[in-house]
Amino acid sequence: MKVSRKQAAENRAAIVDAAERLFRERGFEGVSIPEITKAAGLTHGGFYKSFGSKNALAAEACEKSFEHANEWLASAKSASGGRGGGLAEYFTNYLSTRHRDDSRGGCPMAAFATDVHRQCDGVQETFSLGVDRYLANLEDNLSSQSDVSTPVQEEAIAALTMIVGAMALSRATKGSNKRLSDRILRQTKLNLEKLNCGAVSARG
Amino acid sequence: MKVSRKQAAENRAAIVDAAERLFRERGFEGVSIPEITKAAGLTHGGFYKSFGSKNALAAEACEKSFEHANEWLASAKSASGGRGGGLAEYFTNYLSTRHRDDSRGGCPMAAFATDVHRQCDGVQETFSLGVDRYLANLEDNLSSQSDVSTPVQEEAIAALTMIVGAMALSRATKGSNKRLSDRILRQTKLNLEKLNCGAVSARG
DNA sequence: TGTACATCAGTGAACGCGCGTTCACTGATGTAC
DNA sequence: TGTACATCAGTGAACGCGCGTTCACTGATGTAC
Repeated sequence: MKVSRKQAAENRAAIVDAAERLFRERGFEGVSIPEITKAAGLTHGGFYKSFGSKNALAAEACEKSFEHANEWLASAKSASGGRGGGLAEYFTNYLSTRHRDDSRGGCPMAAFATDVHRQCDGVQETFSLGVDRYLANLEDNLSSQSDVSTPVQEEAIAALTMIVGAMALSRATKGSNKRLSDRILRQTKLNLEKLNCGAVSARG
Repeated sequence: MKVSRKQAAENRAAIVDAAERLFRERGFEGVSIPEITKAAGLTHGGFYKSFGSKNALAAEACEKSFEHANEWLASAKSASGGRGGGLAEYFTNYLSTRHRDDSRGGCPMAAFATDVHRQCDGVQETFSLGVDRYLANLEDNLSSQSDVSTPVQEEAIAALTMIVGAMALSRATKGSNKRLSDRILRQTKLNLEKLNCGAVSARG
């Protein structure tokens, strides 16, 4: 049966929403369209009225994930009135066991990193754009946090590679060596504080 | 037709070898058993004479990948006569575009990190064991490289998370933003040299 | 505002396909004598 | 060492299954009058 235009828009959004969460949890190949539409409260048959293909949905879901990730990071800056503190708290949250154990709502880089280069162009483009924006966001946060002119771009890459690598490895080892999984998160939190020879932690 | 015991052992090894390379290139779900056996010069029908399941092969291939990765890292130590230098060269090779562009023969952590937690127990266990050994290997290399008593375990985790995160992100962005992909590798090389406030780079 | 009807969002059966896995068969191997 | 034959590694057709995608159909929506 037909449905109001408003309802149709809501249904479409619900599919993107469900896809975003399921993809981050199980990967692009690990979730089927029937699963996604069911999670959105619909059947799979109408899917292609709203989306060109599964790949197109994957790209859109990837983009949405990055929007959330960037909002999350940006709020770290405003949370502390624009100067210091917020970023340290952000990293603590990022490297928490809560984030590790709930990839559904977490960082798309830690969820997709090793998957992306096997995906369609749309996903790769969206992902690259997302990383670019996230890095800029990080640099922005770092520069408002240190009053001395620190090499913010270097720090941003260091922080990015560390948190993504740490979260991915922590999730990978969680199942059969939780001690190691926990250690990676705990140590990375300390390593981040020592970034730039302790300049950052000295302010936090 | 039957085949000599020696030939059978070689065929089995060829399957593991092909699987190891194909899995790292396209992920565990991205390669089929017919593809793997064909790459090994066989047909798929005899596969279950040698392996219990695709999962069992995945675990075995994962283990082999880590053996190679650990041999590669261990050779960094012996290459420099057991003291300094070798590790810096190892990191340079690890973070090279050659490694980024050829995941088939590269680091299993950079290839599988975000995939592992969706795989069977066998793969997860093998992966965790591999990370554990790789970390110990890294610590061993780091401690033989610095004469002052540096916090080697912290450095090892920092280096590990950085190189894995950097390689995964560099591969993910390679397709549609090579400038960013290259920058991640280049900057991470520099960030590694600054590890522990330059103590490591001062020796290299 | 009320009515007639074209539109089209959503349904569920069906499509071809490739997957992991099974199995009857083949024929060289390697053992028993 | 030579022969007879049981073994079993490898073959290729076939299995059920779930995938991404298509399509004829339904019936509420929303427009034309």
